[in-house]
Amino acid sequence: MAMELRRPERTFTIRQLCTEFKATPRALRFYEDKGLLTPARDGMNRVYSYKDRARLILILRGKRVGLSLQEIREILELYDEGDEAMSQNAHSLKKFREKIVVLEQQREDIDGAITELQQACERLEGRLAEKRPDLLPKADDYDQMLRARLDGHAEMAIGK
Amino acid sequence: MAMELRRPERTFTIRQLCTEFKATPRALRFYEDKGLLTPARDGMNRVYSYKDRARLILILRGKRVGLSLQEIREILELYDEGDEAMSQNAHSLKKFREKIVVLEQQREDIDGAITELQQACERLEGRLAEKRPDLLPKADDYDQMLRARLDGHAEMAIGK
DNA sequence: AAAAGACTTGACGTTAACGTAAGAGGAATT
DNA sequence: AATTCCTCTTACGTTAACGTCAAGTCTTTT
Repeated sequence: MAMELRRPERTFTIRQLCTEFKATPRALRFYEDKGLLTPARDGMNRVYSYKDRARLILILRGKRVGLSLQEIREILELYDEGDEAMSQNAHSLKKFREKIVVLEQQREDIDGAITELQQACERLEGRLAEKRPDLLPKADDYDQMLRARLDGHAEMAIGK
Repeated sequence: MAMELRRPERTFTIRQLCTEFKATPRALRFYEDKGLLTPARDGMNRVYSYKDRARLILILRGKRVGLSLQEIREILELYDEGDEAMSQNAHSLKKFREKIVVLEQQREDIDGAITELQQACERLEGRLAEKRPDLLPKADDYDQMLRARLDGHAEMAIGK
């Protein structure tokens, strides 16, 4: 009977998660050091479950939006922690609400930065078209950009 | 005749810009070191123009959306550089387009993170309301949050 | 059995973006 | 004149988030 590679019982090696998410083993061990991941062991070797993988996804996204590992850990702890340390949680609640405000501001910043960059690109293209049209990107370049982009999304979508 | 503190001829000391934008002198000098700012001098002392201040605003926003100082510098250089180094610019163009893609992804991430945090907050509040309603934030707290938020925006809007 | 690959644990190195402390120069206040 | 205050430069310290060896174990391949 073939292994069921898509079922929740499925486990992952460190290398598998790394290639899937373009991380390094060092990074995953580091997250473990900091208490963000706690994979099982097979002898010495780490064995990551689907839950571990889900946590890793949250970690990486948290990083992309500028959260520190410390902040990410606090969020993750909400998911497994039963409910001891309630007064701690009151504090977490406050911090989360503040973080939401920061993120909303950050989204505005990003929108601004995007339009800014687009204007800069247009100015650049204008000047290049005028003086050095030979340096303008070829259609191929855009093709490749789009491909890379789609690949990335596909990986996320189907879990490789 | 009173000094015209709102006109473009107006200049700023390092401390003024720092208090306006909640930065430190060390940071501004650091940006200068890295070539992101080049204020004039009055003897030894730095004198920042309106243009310098505008650049600083861009620097800080760039930082908030996760750009490195190096990347921010490349963007800023587009604004003063006449048009030597055209082939350099072809490279910049490519990098900017890539950065736009990254930022768009980042905005999605932020939206995701916001909803995630909001759910976490709701779960937390639910548990707190059930077991320790005394720890729930008071109306005052939210008042204060909103005030802080509005203050922040006001500062940006009216340039203090 | 020997070599080649993954995995492991230290332990030290690195980079970005400042912080911090020391020492000195002018301007303003007492 | 002395103190206070702001600024300057120089230089070493710091933190986060890993990178990069080194040295060992286990498994698989040759």
